[in-house]
Amino acid sequence: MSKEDNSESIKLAIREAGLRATPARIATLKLLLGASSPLTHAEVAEELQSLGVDKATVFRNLNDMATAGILRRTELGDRVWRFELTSEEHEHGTAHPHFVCVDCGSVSCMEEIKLTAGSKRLSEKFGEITEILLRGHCNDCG
Amino acid sequence: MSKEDNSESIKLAIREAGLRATPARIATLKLLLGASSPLTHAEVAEELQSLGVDKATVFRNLNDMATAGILRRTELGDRVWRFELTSEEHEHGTAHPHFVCVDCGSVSCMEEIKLTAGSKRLSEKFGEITEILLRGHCNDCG
DNA sequence: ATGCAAATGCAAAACAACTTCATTTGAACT
DNA sequence: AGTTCAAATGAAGTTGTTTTGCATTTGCAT
Repeated sequence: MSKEDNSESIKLAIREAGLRATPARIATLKLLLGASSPLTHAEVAEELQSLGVDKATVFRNLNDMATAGILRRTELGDRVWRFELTSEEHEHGTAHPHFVCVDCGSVSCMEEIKLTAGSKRLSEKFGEITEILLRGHCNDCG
Repeated sequence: MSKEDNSESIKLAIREAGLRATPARIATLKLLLGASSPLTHAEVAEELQSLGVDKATVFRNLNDMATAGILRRTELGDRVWRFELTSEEHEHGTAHPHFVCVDCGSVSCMEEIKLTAGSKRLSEKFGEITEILLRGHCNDCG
């Protein structure tokens, strides 16, 4: 897959969401495509400032694309929004779980997590779960 | 149990944590003792300002007591810290799970939540889980 | 009772997130 | 290809929560 193809499909995705395919948005999506875990606004902004993109623009684009459904915006416990591509899971409206290290703050994307039947029943007393967040000590931090 | 007894045991708990039993801290713990879900800094500060306690003091006390282990400090997805008593669960270092409604923001404390064996194994690849947070639509919000 | 580190009040700063407004630009139209 | 106009941008400023600096006060061990 050539770089140009990539850009074209990204542009398409942005336009399909009802937004304009601007350089800042394309660069944002390319960055998130190559990321293995959700990125913060600050991380995206730092990366894009070399392209002369203002951080307010990064903010608006991340939020707008999240509202449009291209990105998911989550808050993982450190008072900072993180953004990631929604990809296939968007269709059924649930996000994949994340593991956040309480020591180093690293964020990992997880495969599906299932609750035991009893816990599932218990959770249904509260409502319909759309997202699971696990916190703990990651293996690197011991 | 008389009010005085309550105050005395609270004072004891604060001193055992290596902190001074000041009026602001005692009032904070009493408030949290009567709360059914974690309180935000703002909620505690508003309650204590009638006693002439500065909000910076409330902040420091909440954070200090959390560091000392009397309180647990968590962030449930709305960029606001919440505090609750650690109580018995403190001994084994794990917090009870919370359910947070993504619509109305209400926070519920849950009983223990268990993962299926497979999911548990999967989670151990990342680290040792100490806290589970579930987000979704609560029954009141449909 | 006394001394001193700990805690407090007040103000001001830090920080992420968000807004406002004048200017520029993507892309839909001739 | 040029025109048009709402959408997007940059720059600066605002909000709201959390944190910090410093002078003063206070809990509590002695």
